[in-house]
Amino acid sequence: MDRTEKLIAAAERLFDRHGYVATGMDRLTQAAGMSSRTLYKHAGSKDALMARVLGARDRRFMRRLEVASVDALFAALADWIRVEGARGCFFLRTRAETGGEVPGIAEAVAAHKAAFRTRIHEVVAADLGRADEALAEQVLVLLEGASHAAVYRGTAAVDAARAAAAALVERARA
Amino acid sequence: MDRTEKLIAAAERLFDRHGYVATGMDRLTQAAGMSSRTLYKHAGSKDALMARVLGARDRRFMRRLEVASVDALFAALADWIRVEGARGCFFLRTRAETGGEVPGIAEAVAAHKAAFRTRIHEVVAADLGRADEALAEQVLVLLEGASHAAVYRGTAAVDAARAAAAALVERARA
DNA sequence: TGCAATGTAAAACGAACGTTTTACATAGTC
DNA sequence: GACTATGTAAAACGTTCGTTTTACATTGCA
Repeated sequence: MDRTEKLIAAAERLFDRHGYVATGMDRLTQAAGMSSRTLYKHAGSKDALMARVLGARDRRFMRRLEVASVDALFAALADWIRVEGARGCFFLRTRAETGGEVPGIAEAVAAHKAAFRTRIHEVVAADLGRADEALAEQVLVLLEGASHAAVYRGTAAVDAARAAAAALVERARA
Repeated sequence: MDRTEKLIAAAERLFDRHGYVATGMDRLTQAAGMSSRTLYKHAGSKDALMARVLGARDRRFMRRLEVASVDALFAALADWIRVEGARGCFFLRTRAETGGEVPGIAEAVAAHKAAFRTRIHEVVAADLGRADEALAEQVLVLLEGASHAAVYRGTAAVDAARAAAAALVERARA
């Protein structure tokens, strides 16, 4: 495992679990097992590190959404939450904490959400055999809702979203 | 307007718009138009102030959800977003920023979400003429999803959630 | 008139922050 | 065997934070 990869993995874990602002650089150096000098040589700054973390998480998350059906989207989310826990969307949380005012971070969040939306439209089209903008938007809302309701409702939120999506897909197919 | 009310209103605005950690006490004193000594006499601490803000927001938000139909829930959310903007659920954001580790804050968030869930179940039962746990959980996910998807999708997210809820209610009624 | 109560303005507190620098160690390369 | 790259450990930088304190003004009531 490369030094930079190790740093980014440790940073993602801490930022995700405790928040961006609440995570100090001393905790990062300790978790990454490197001196602050090395950390800054690799990452440049805390903001730049977070931008890289967002990029890494985007790739990791989007890889999970390479599926062919709407139902598999919710299965993928359930898996993700089972492994990562439910703390709400990391991208939206980060955007909120930085007020949308840190350039690299705001851009990474916007890019992720655009890719997320595109992927959902693709999956809906593949599942249905035709494009359905309205249904895709509903599936997006259900996925976003499941992510956030799971914070206090647990996996029941994902189950409910999954069942709702199944009903809406069935309806669109008829 | 009472001094404390003015303080809480100003604090809610700043915490909501810029985040809890990012909002310093100097900005709060300036926005509330009072000295830091008076602010601390009224609020006790920053954490306690946030707990009070959460209480005030809960009352304000829940008052809007005193409706009789599922569709009216989404109309109320659309109104709220039109006035307040879409930055994601203030309670979940605050909980995330404080890592769920600040007692007064974590409790206020949990209390709000419990009340929120109860209200949704009541409205679903009133609309349907009978209790429907599964539908209520789906409506909750749709409301939560609309709140968060609206951050980057705007009012289209609420429209989509509203249409999805209408379809699910119709289905439950048949 | 005098005494609490309540307020402001501003300095001061110690701690923590992101970041840089100093001083030194360890490898691998010409 | 000196040079360069790359690393650590730790002190130091200047700033900002939440909070407290000092010194003084205003007001309402006995």
